[in-house]
Amino acid sequence: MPHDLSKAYDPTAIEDHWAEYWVREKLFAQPTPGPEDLGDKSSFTILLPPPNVTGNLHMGHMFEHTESDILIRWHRMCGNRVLWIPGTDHAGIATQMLVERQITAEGTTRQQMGRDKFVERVWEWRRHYGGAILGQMKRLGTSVDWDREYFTMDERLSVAVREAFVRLYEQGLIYRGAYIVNWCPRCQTAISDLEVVYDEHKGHLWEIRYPVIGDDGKDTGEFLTVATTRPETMLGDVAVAVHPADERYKHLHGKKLRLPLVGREIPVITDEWVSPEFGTGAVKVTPAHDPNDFALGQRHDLPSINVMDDTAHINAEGGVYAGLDRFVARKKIVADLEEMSLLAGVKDHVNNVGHCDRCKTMVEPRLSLQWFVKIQPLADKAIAAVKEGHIKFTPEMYGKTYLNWMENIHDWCISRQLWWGHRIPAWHCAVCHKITVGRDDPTKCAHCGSDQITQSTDVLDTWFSSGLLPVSVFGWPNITEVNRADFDAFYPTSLLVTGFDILFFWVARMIMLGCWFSDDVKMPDGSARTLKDSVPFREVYIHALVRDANREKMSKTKGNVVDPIEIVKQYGTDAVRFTLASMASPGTDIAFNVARTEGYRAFANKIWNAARFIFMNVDRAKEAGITIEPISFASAPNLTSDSSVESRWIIFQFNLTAHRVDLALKEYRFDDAANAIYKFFWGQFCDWYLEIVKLRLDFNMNASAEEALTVLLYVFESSLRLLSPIMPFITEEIWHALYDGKPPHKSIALSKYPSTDWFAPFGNRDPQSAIAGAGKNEMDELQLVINAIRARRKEIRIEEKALVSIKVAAEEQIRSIFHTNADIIQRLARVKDLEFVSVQDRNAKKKHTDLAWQAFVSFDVFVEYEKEIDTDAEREKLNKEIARQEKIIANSDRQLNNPGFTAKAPAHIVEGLKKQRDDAQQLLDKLRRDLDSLPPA
RNA sequence: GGGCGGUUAGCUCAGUUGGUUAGAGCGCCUGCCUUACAAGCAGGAAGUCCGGGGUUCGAGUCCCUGACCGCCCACCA
Repeated sequence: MPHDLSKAYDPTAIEDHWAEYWVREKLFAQPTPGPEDLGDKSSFTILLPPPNVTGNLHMGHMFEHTESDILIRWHRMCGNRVLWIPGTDHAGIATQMLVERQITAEGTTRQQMGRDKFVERVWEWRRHYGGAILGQMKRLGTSVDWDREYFTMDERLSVAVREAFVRLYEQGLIYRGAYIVNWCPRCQTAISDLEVVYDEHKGHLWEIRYPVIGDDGKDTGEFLTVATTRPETMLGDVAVAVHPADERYKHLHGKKLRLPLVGREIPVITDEWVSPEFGTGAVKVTPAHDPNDFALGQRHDLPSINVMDDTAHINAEGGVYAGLDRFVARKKIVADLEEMSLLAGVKDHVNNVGHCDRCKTMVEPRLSLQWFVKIQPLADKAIAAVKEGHIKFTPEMYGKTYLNWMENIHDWCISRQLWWGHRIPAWHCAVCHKITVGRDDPTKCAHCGSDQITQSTDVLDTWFSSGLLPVSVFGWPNITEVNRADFDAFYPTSLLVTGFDILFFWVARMIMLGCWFSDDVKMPDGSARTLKDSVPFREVYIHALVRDANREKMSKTKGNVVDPIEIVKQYGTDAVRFTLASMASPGTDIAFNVARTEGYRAFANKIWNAARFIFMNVDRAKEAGITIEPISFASAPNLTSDSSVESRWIIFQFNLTAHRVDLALKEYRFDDAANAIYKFFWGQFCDWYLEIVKLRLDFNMNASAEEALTVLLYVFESSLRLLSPIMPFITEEIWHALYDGKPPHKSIALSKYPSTDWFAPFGNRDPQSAIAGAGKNEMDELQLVINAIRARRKEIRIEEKALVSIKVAAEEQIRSIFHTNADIIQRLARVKDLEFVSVQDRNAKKKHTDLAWQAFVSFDVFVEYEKEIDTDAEREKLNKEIARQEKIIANSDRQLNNPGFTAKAPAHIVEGLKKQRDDAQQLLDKLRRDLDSLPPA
C-alpha cells in the first residue's frame, strides 16, 4: 500500500529509487524547442561548472549543486523552460599528471610511451574513472539534462575551440613569441600567471661581489656587490643595474664587471626601476630567468641567456654546473663563491615564491617560445559588459574584484607543453619557418608551398576550451538557419553559480570569449546582437566555501575532508541539502557541522511522521465513508468567516511562508527560504495546527471533520511542493504516497510551485486574505493564553497530565474568541473548566487562592490549584515584570517627549511607540494592583 | 605594498532603505514515553552587538579610528 510509510524515516530506503527514477524517466531533459515554442516561455538556463574528469564529488560540489538545483527545481515548478547542462572538463594538466603518476608506478614514462600511446592511455583512463562524479551527481538527484552531457574534448566542442583559435589568429589577436613565462619543471610546461600560487618562504639574500674591470681590461680590485635570492641564476647574468642617482655607484656607470664563475664581461647599467634601499642597491640582471630582468633587458637591449633546461637543470650555458639541478647548483655556486671570497654576506630573507598550482613544484620563470592572446580588445568588451550592467554579480563586491582584475589584465599565455588537450592548429614550415594556421589540417605551407610542415606539439590551456562553453554547448560556431534553436532559446544563459576561486580562471574568460564570439550571431529576429545579448550569462552568483566544523579549509593532507556521500548515507541527501541551504547566507563561508545535519534529519523525520499521521486519518475517514478527492489537494479551499480558526490561520501562514520563500529565492537567500519553511512546517503546522486539528478529525461524530481534512490535505500537499526544491526525495516519496500511486504528474518536481497570487500579505485586498488574516489575529490571542497557562502550570509544578481549571477575565471581543475556541484551549493547555469572570470580580480578588493572576494587555488568566500560593515568589515575579514595564514606559517617554522625535520620526513609528507605551501602562496598572493585593511580606 | 570581507548568546549564524522590548538552530537546565514523531513534547536560563570617537530625535545598522581574524591582487632583486 502506498500509504504505508515505515514508522521511522529512513532516507536510504527511498533515495536510490527516486534518483534512479528521475534519470531513467528523463524527467529533466529539455529538448531543443521548435521554432513555434520559442516565444511562449522564458528560459532559465544554467551551465554547470564542469568538474574535472579526475574529480570526485566533494562538499564544495555538493553545495554548489544543491544551490543550483534548488533554483533549477524552483524555476521548473514555476513553469519556466528550464535547462541545466552537465559535463566534464578534460583538465589538461591535472589529468595528465594523474596518468603520469599511474604509469610511473608501472615503471615507465610518457616519453618512453610516445605521444599517441600516452594520449590513448589518458582516454582509456578517462573512460574508466572519468564518470565517477557524474554517477555521484545522479545519486544526489541533481536535476540536470543528462541527454546534453558533454566532455570538453568532444568533437563538436573541439570544432569550437579550433574556430576560436583561428579567428583570433586571423584577427591578429593571437601571437607567438619568446617571453618570460612561468615554467613548471615537473609538468614541463608553461603555465599562466593564474596557475601560480605564491607562498611565503624563508630564504636568504646572498650578497655577491662582482669584480670591476678597469679600462685596461684588468680587474681594478674593486667590487660591485649585488644582492640576490637566487644565486644560481647568475650564470645567465648579462648586466648589473643600479639606480642612476645612487651616489655610491656613480663612478661605475658604463664600467664592465667580470661575472664570477663564468668569466663573462657584463656592463653596469642604470635604471630607475632599481631601488637603492633594497639589498645593496645593485641588481644582477638575468633576463631569461626573471620577469623584471626580462623587462630590463628589453629596455636596455640586452641579450638573454637561458641557463636551464625544461626540467630546471643547468644546461650547457652553465659550464661546469651543467647537469645540476637548480637547487644543487645553488648550493655549489654559493660554496664556490665563498671559496673564492666573493661572498660578501648572507642574510635571512622572506620572499614570495611561486609554486605550480597543480603539483606545487617551485615555478621557474623562464624565457620560452609560447602562444599568447592579445587580451585587451576582449577585456574591453568584458569590462563594458559588467560596467553597463549586462552582467550582475551576487554578492555585488565580486563585480569590483572582477573589474579590478580585468582592468589590469596581462596577455594570456595559452600554449601548454602537454600532450593531453586540444592541439594548437598551427603548422611550422621547415623551409620558410613561417606558420600556417587553418580550420582544416593543411598539407602545404601557406607561405612557401612546401610540404615540409609539422603541427605544433603544444596544446591549449584547458580554460581556453572551457571559456568557450557557453557558446559551444549551443552549437557555435555552426549556427545556421536550421540549427539555431538551442542558441536562440538558451543564450545568454540566465545564471552562473560558481566559486570565487575560478572567478578569473573561468568566469572572466567566459565573459571575454562569450562576448567576443557570440557577437556576430544574429538575434532570433534577425537583428544584430548587442553587448547586452552577447554576454554568456546575465547573472553570476558566487557561493561561499565549505569548510570543516572548525572553519578550516578541507584538505586531504589535513584529513578533515567530509565526504558528502558518506554523510548522505548517514543522514540522507535531503538533510544534507537542507543543511547546506540553511547555512548559505551570501558572503560567509560555511562551517559544515554534522550537528546541523542531524537536526535537519530530525526535520525530515518530522515531515515523515506528519505524513503518517495524515495518512492514518485519511484511512480512518475512508472507513467512515469519507474520501477526499485528490483533485482538491492542490486547490485552495474556499474559506468563509465560519471556517475554523485553525483553517483560516494555517492558510494565512502558509501563504505568508510561500511569499517569503519566493522573495528569498529571488535574492539567492537559500538560508531565508529554508528557515521560513522550517519554521512554518515545524513551528506552526505541526506544533499548533496538527494539534488543533486532532479535535476535528472525529469522522463519525463531527460534521466538520471532512472540511478539516480537506484543509489539512491541501496545506500539507502544498507544503510538500513548497519544500520540494530543497528536499526533493522525501517530498517525492510522500507526494506519491499521498496520491496513492496515481499522482497528477510523473514527479512532484513537475508539479506547480505554490503561488501567492490570491494573497497580498500586507494588503488584505481580497476577502479570502481578510478572512485568513483575521484567523491570524484570533490565533495570536489563543496562542498567548495557551502559552500563559502552560508556563503557569510549570511554574506552580502542576503535573504534566493533570487537567486544571482556569478563569479568564477579558473584554467581550477576546472573551468571544476564547469562548468559541474553548476546546482548543482545553486540549492544548490541558484545561478542564474554563470560567469567564468579569473584570470587577477579577479585581476583587477576595480569596487568597485568587491572588496569582497573570496579567496581559488584552486579558488576564488565572490557573487554579490547591496548594498554598508562594507569595514571596509571586511578589518577586511581579516586581520583575513591573520593572520591565517601567523600563519600557520610561524608554518610550524619553522618545515621545523629545520634540525632535515626534517631529521627525515617521508617523507609524510614533504611533507604534505610543501603542507600546499605552499597553505597557495598562499592564503596569494591573501588575501594581496585583502586587498591592498580595499579603505583606 | 594595494584592495576586500568579517567580529552579535557556550557553538554556528540571521538581523531589509537607521525606527518600537536584538532573533534562530544546535548545545545547556527542568518536567514529560500526552499512541504522527524520544530523531519527540512542554517550559526555562543565556547577549557590554570587538574597543574608542562622531553624525542623528534615534545606531547592531551610517561615518572616522584602533585591535584581532580571514581572503584576494601585486614584477621589488
